[in-house]
Order: sequence, then C-alpha cells, then structure tokens
Amino acid sequence: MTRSGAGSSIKAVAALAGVSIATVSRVVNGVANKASAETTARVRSAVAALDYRPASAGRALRQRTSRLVAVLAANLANPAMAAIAASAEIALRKRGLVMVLCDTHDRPALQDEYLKEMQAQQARAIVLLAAVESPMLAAMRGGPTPIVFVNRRDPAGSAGLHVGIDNAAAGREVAVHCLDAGARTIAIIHGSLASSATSERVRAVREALAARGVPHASVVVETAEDDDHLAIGYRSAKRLLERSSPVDAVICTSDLIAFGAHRRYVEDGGAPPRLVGFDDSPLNDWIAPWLTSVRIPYENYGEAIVSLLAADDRAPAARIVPYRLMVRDGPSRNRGR
Amino acid sequence: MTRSGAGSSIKAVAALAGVSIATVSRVVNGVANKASAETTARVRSAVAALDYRPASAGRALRQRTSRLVAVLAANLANPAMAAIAASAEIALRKRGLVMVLCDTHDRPALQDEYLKEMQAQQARAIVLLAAVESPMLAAMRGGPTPIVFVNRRDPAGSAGLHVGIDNAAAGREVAVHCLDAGARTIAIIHGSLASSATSERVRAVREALAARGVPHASVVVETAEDDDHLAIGYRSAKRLLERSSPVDAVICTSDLIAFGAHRRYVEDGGAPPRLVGFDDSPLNDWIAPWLTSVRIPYENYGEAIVSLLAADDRAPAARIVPYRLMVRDGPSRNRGR
DNA sequence: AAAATCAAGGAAAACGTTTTCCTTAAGCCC
DNA sequence: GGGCTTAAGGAAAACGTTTTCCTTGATTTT
Repeated sequence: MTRSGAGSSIKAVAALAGVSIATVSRVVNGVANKASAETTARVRSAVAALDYRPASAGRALRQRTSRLVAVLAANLANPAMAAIAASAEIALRKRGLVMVLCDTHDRPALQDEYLKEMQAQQARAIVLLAAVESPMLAAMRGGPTPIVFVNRRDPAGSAGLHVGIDNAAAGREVAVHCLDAGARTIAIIHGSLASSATSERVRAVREALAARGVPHASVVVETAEDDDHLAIGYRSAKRLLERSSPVDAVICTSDLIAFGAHRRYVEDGGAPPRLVGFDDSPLNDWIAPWLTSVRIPYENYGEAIVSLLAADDRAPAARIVPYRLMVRDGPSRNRGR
Repeated sequence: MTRSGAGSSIKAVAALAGVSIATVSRVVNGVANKASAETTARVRSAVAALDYRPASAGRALRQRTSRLVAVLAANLANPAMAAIAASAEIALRKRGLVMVLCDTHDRPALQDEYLKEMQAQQARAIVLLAAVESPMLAAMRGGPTPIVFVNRRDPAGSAGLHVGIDNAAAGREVAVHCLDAGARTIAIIHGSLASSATSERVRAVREALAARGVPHASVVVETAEDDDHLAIGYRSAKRLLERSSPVDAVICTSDLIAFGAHRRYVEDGGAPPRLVGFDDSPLNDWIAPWLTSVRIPYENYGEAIVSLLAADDRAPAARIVPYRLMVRDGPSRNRGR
C-alpha cells in the first residue's frame, strides 16, 4: 500500500474502481462516450479517495508536449516585467498550465540557452517579455511551438503574436500633454532603440511635436549606453543639467528612466521639470506622485497572452490593449513652491 | 530524417555515433568507466551535431523526479518577493534546475492547490516565500520533497529548512537607531503577526525600547486588517495622525508599509516623522531617499536556498544571512525645512 | 431480419529516458 | 595458466500515462 494521498498512480485508482487504467484515463480526461454514468462515478470517487492526479511526466511523454509555458523576461528587476509575469501566472493557471519563469538579462546567449532548455521540456508555448534577436529564436520561429512577443514586437519583422499597447498613439498623447501643460522646450530620454516599443515611442513623440510646430532641432534627445534604466535616466539628466538652457519637460520611455532622472534633479536641489514616463504601476501613486505616466494594464496581459495562445491561426495575431495617461502633479515637483 | 536541431532523440544520437542508446545516456550523464575515451568523443560530437538534449519527460519518468523546483510566493506584487524569485532563478539555473513560479496570494487553499500540482510535477524541491499553514503542507512535511521556508519560518514549529535574517537583532538595531537619532515617542506599524518575521521584529523592537528605559505603554503599536501592506501603512498612519501627540519615528515591518505611511503623512502636508522599514531594495535609493531601511540581501537568497537543498541532512538547517541598516535622510523628510 | 451503427470498456503499444543485468575481453596476481 | 577484478558496452526492463485497436452487446436502420 502506497502512502495515501501522495503520488498514487493510475493503477491504484483503476484497481480501486475495478476498471482498467484506460478507463480511468478516459474519465479523468473527460473523453465522451467511453464510460457509463455509473462507471464514471465509481472512477471519480476512487480518484477523490486516493487524491489522484496524473503524473505530468507520463502524460508529457505520451502526448509529446508538457503543460509548461515558459516566460522569458529580459529583466525581472523591472517591476513592469514582474507585474506581467504575475498576471501571466494567474491566467495560465486558470487553464491548467504551469508557468516557468526565466530571466534572460536581455542577453541573446542566455535567451538561447533558455529556449533550448524549454524545448527539451517540451514547453507548450513560449512568452518573450522584451525579446532580443538570437539564433535559436530564428530557428524556432515558424516551428510548432507558439511564441508570443510581449511589449517588444518580434525583432525580426512584426509578424509574430504580439501583446502590447499602441506606442505611437501613446507617444503622441504624451507629447501633446506636455505642450498643453505649457512646456516650451522638451527633452526625451530613451533606452535602447533595439526595442520596438522604445523606438516607436520616441518617433511618435518627435513627430507629434513637429506636427505642433516645435522645431525638430529644439527637441533634446538623450540616452546612455547601459542596460540599467535607472542609470540611463540619471546620466542623461546629468547632461540635461549641464546645458545652458533648462528644459520644461522630460519624456522618458520608461518609469525607471524617469526615476533615475528625478533623482539627479533632486540631488541638484532645484525644482525638477515636468517628468513623464511609461509603464506606470499602482506603486507610483504611493512613491512617485510627481510622475505622470502612461499606465499600461499589465495586470491584463496574462489574459491577453493566453487568449492569443488559444486563438486559432486565423484570428488576429496581436492584442493591442488600451493604455491611459495618468497625470500626476504631486509634492515633489512643486517642492520649491 | 528529423529536422536537424529540434528535438532529436537519443536514438538518433546513438545511430550517428554507432553505439547503443545506453552508452549515449551514460556519456551524457557522465557515468564513469562505462565508455572509452574514443567512444566518448564520438558520442559527444554526435550530441553536438544533432544539438541533442535529453527530453525531460523521459528522464523524469524514469528517475521519478523532475528538474523543476517550485517557488511559491505569497505575493509577487511585493518587490522583495520578486527579487528573491529572480535570485532563486539564477541559482537554480546554475545547477541545471528550472524554476516554476507561483503566486499563492497568501491563501492556504491556493497554496495547497500549487503544492498538489507540484507533487504531480514531481518537483525536486519546494521553496515557500512566506508560507501559510495548510493541510497539504502538513501532509508534505517530513516527506521526501525538501521544503525551504524563506523569510517566514515553518508556521508549525521552526524545524524546517529556513533562509532569513536575524529578525530579533535587526529589530533591536532599528529601535536603538531611532533612540540614538533622538526620537522620544516611537510607533510601530506591523502586518500580520502570523508571519514569524513580523512577530519577531515587533517583539525585538519593543524589548529593545523597554531595555533602554522607554515605558512599554508609551510605544504606539498600530496595524490594520489588510493583505495589502501599502494600505496597512496608510490606514495606520491615518490613526497616528489622529492622536493628540505626534510621534517622532515610525518603525514599519516592511518597506511597503512605510510607503503607505509616508503617503499619508505627505498628504497631511506636515513633515513626516523619521520612517524606518524592512526589506530595502536598490530602488529605494532612487525613489525613497527618506526611508531608512534594513537592507536584506535578497540577491543572495537564491544561493542560500540552493545550498540548503544541496546540503546533507546533518548540515545546519538554516541560513541566517547578514542584514545591514541603511540610514537615509533624503529630501522628503526635511522638506518642511 | 439482416446490416449497420454505437456505447462501453479492455489489452497493449508507444512515448524517451535511465539503469539493471549480462557478456566479453583484457589485465593482474599468484 | 587459472582465478580474480575491471573496463566497455549492449539488451531489455521500467517509469506512468494516453491512445489505438479490438471485442462484445445493444440499438438503430434498411
């Protein structure tokens, strides 16, 4: 006798119910027209009595696919990515899928290592939070394993499954917001343009400013070579402060960049300019009441991802979710009063 | 011919190398004295040529254990938990293990559901980030699957594997720090005392204050029934503000609670009291320069967890990692000047 | 009333590994 | 040179499922 609940096999259930293991399997998996109501009930109660749950290894072996879904995040230290992961986990679980979470540190080699590992795990699907191009990704593209690109589109062409916001529209709205708020000279601080999200945002801001008559050359664009967004913001703000003429508003392509810039301005002692970021998080209300930010509903990304996986091939291959500009004008900005 | 890299089986490798699958398995797994140098080389090059990696389902089935390690976090929205998860992922990966991350929302029923699922997955080990007591946990305790309790100790007795800081010492240090900084009346805001970490911190603070001659009754202790730490801090600070006499320092059992309290004070308009929290994160330097906090090296927790799993049964069953009080006195506190 | 469908369920194959036995040949010790 | 041990490697079992066949009655169709 095996210990009761733990790891009872299909054989034990079959024996207890007085049927073959085939029947148990069919009842558990809900195959129609293969068991009488009476048999079904007997099997069900045996399953409950033994607390049986099919061993995933056996199932995966036979079905040649596991219930694992890999989420490869570029940087888990980024609260936005963590939020997406948390949301994905819930949505996957609801479908009986299990999330495997990995941190690629935005490095192609590591991303490839994980892709290979997940192939060995026979992962049901791959979710890439901010993908980078890599050999293995190229090899798997078009293969049988669905790949969902979140935030950043597929780095090679925009064909793949995608979840994200309309970055161009958001960029325009941010630009217009700054102008409407009275800003005359505007700066942009951005991260790596290899990210489609970043490049789309930057381009949209510039175009919107140009369309409103702001001379192209008067827009200051800063960036820094660093994969830490905080550092990018800090160093870029430093350079903005070194300029002869100050700017009225700084548009950052992520909240972390804005945090970095804000710190630099605070250290400087003066009143920081209007700061705008992207991502937003409920935490901003608490710790960054000075930051206007494009709220991206990461808590809904999980469902969007899963629905994309469930959809048939003819459904639209992208879920563009709505964003919302959260205007904040809290303590820190007018600290100088 | 199967498509080259993808999912080649051990049979293909054996055929290419001209050996049996048994030999391939042994070479891949590094079994000594079972293959000549020449054979080993031939197998290795076949493995490389086909980009072979053992299917984990087959392996798990045979070995009756997978390479999955489950990390069950009480709340992924908490940056501290996310940081631990990120660190665990790296450490596990280094040992060829794969992290499965789940969010139990601090609910026993959900924790049990995950525990069952992970048993079906034949998880190699279970890591509980802030465990709650639950029937399934009780059933698995003492079973073959190692369980590591992180931050909170095993809710039923302190026998289990544990990674955390010396909360009593940290609590004392925080209390002394406040007194040394000149605080006369001190408040404590804490979360659920079901967490051993929280209760140990609160007790240590109170004892240290008493030892320094602060009358027991003069210490204000606040809390709120909520699983959102931000809300606990906010609501508790509200009550502190309603008191006739203000406090000089508020010790919070987590940074999130401190964030919540800070917001309430800022809304009030006056200068917030000295605020102290627990957890800390690199982000605090950027966004909460007003928060003194006990820095817990979550980035090292992954290694501590893994070392606990690797240790034999006679090694000490706990890893108490060093903490450090990060004293900050940035802009927001002396904003009133 | 023969033919055809269909529900119910069992036996056994298949999935891809690891590992236990075996076998063979070589080396070593006396 | 006979008994050891040992390296090298193959055949086959075992792991726990799902699923393909197959069989047997019962019911429906023609």
